[in-house]
Amino acid sequence: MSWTDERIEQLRSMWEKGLTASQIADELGGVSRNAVIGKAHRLGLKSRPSPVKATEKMAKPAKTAAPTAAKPAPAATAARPTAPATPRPASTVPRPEPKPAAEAPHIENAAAAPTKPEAPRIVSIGPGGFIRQGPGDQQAPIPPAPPRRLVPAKPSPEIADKTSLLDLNDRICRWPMGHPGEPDFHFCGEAVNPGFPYCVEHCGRAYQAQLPRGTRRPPPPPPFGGPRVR
DNA sequence: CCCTGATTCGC
DNA sequence: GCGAATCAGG
Repeated sequence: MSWTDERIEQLRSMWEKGLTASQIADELGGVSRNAVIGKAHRLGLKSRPSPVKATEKMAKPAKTAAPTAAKPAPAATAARPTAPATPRPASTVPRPEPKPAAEAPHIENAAAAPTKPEAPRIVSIGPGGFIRQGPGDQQAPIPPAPPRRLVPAKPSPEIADKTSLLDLNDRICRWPMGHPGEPDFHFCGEAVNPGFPYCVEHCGRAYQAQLPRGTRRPPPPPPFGGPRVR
């Protein structure tokens, strides 16, 4: 399996949705968890709570080691991106900044500031790797519309009458739209490409995995062009 | 042990 | 660029 544009897009989407590398891997199929992680990194998208990468803070040898004169550069420089390079006239004036940030602004939580209710999201992962949401768990405030644009140009069926499992028959495309378990999961429903379970559009997707070179083509030559890449 | 993601490194 | 091997935390 290679990383086609499509697979990469799926990877991106899932990764951002917070699915684990394993889940992404076996949903994409044909790749290992490591492959997914490796690809994700190469794509630039990374991070996300990793169990092992929390190593960013090192308690200095604060023990007996008295940093009397050893380290002239505390973490002061990086702390202030806003402050440009202040043309500090070479002087003996020590910078007036060392603020022990150990300031804990204890607020009176006496019913004063209920700023963040912060409902604890509870999400479970279904067998297919999809995220299962509770009925009252809709996240309305989250604006980013799902970048999922799987439907190319279907003029007719919007979200209105989706093709459900029960609507499937020999003549309509069975290509799944979305993932099982999601509220909007349905099937393509277009007229099939004769002899195939999918419409022409999706045959292009379903069969683009090429046969090993040298293998002769099956009798029914694909009515669609070559592998399509949108 | 299982899981996780990060990194390395030969291909 | 790819991904198995390895590492390392939970």
